[in-house]
Amino acid sequence: MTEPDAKKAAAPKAGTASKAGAAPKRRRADAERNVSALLAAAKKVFDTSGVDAPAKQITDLAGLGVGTLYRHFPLRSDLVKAVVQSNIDACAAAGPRLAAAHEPADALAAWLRAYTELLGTKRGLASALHSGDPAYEALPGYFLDTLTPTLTALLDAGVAAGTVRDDIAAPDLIHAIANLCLAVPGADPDGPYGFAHSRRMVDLLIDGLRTG
Amino acid sequence: MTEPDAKKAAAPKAGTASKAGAAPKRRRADAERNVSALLAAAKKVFDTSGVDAPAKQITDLAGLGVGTLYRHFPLRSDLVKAVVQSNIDACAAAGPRLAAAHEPADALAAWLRAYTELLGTKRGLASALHSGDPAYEALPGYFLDTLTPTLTALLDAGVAAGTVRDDIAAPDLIHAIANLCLAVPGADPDGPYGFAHSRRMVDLLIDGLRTG
DNA sequence: GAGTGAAGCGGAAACCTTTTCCGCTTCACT
DNA sequence: AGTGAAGCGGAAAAGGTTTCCGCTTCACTC
Repeated sequence: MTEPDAKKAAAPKAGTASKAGAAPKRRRADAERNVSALLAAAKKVFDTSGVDAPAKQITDLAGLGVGTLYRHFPLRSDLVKAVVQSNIDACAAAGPRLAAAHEPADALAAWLRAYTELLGTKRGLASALHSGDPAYEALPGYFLDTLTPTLTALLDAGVAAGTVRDDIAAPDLIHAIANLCLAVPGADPDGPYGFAHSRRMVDLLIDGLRTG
Repeated sequence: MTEPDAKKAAAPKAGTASKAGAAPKRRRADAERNVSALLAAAKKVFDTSGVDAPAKQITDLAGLGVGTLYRHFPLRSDLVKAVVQSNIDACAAAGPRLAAAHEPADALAAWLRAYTELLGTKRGLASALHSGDPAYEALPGYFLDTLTPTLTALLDAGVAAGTVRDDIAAPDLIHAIANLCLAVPGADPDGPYGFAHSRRMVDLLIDGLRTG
């Protein structure tokens, strides 16, 4: 959901297209397919080879030419941004699903762990965020804007059920966990300050969230 | 070149300078001078143009050829590493100087602020640490190893003078401040979660360190 | 001082990626 | 089928890093 595509463009004829705001420009079906393929390939390649993997690797995996990549993502950072946003979106989407499947407090815990996992496993993506590149400046905001509603819903459900304390705000939690996962940069992921450590701290935090 | 040979070689022969059975390899004076020039130039260029600045910019500023750069720093990451270490060393060296010039508690506060400044201003360097590149894996350890003794001395002096609480360990403080300075990646440095915010949090922490 | 072996230097060239460009293909709509 | 534009592939340009090697300069000896 990172594309400005208005699914099912409502204006089939709309002769007066050149009107205020959004352009009713339709995208060709193959182009849309290619963008998805590129995004999927990039996600896979970033996971296995890091965010600095050559573009060629991605286009090869997607079975497309480099030109196609750069048509849809003019700057390399655009691709990274799209992948990050897609990850965030997926994380946000998991909220309602978990809420439907578990007790409120459990759903909350599960979601926070998923969020932790996202931050902890996409090391390359996280580092891109920290690169200082102006291209990524908007991402933290997107992060917060997208996840806050989801987390707020989970928290509220827990509070309503009386199993989650009511004095914690979603953005604070999002920040706190992000900080915990960033703890020590180059540390061994399984070492004293690595990802395992972060996970433990988050579990602690989750326990603290429950009432009783 | 173009440098006035200010000094003459000191050690004629018999490498008595060798320590711990290391190889008595002598380095040519001009080479040593060039390494310093390169390091100074890199520091300046990294500050103004970021860690991704082209190598040419650095060698031009140093008045040397690219070949010379790559002779001394075979990988780009070697240069970054060297600059970071040099920054850390400078920070550590400031400890005794501050201790001699101020009351123990004030010296401690001043040093912690300098440390904060180091973390907060060298954005590019910090991001390099977070890049996940294996080349930088050893740096956090160097960080801790180099700064811990300095900070421990400052803390101890304060404790001895009775003006600093005695239940805080140096490494914990180093970690805590590092975390505070990393708060939110792409945020505006002067915004709600930017560097100014980090500085405020650190000041709070410093106040908490004093007794009474 | 000159002589000499080797460390060190400069910068062109090789090598890689990213980004641009453009002729050809494919789609969407008649 | 016909048509015009969106979209595609991949070669080439642009830009950066790393290697290579002939020449220079140093350190040290006689």
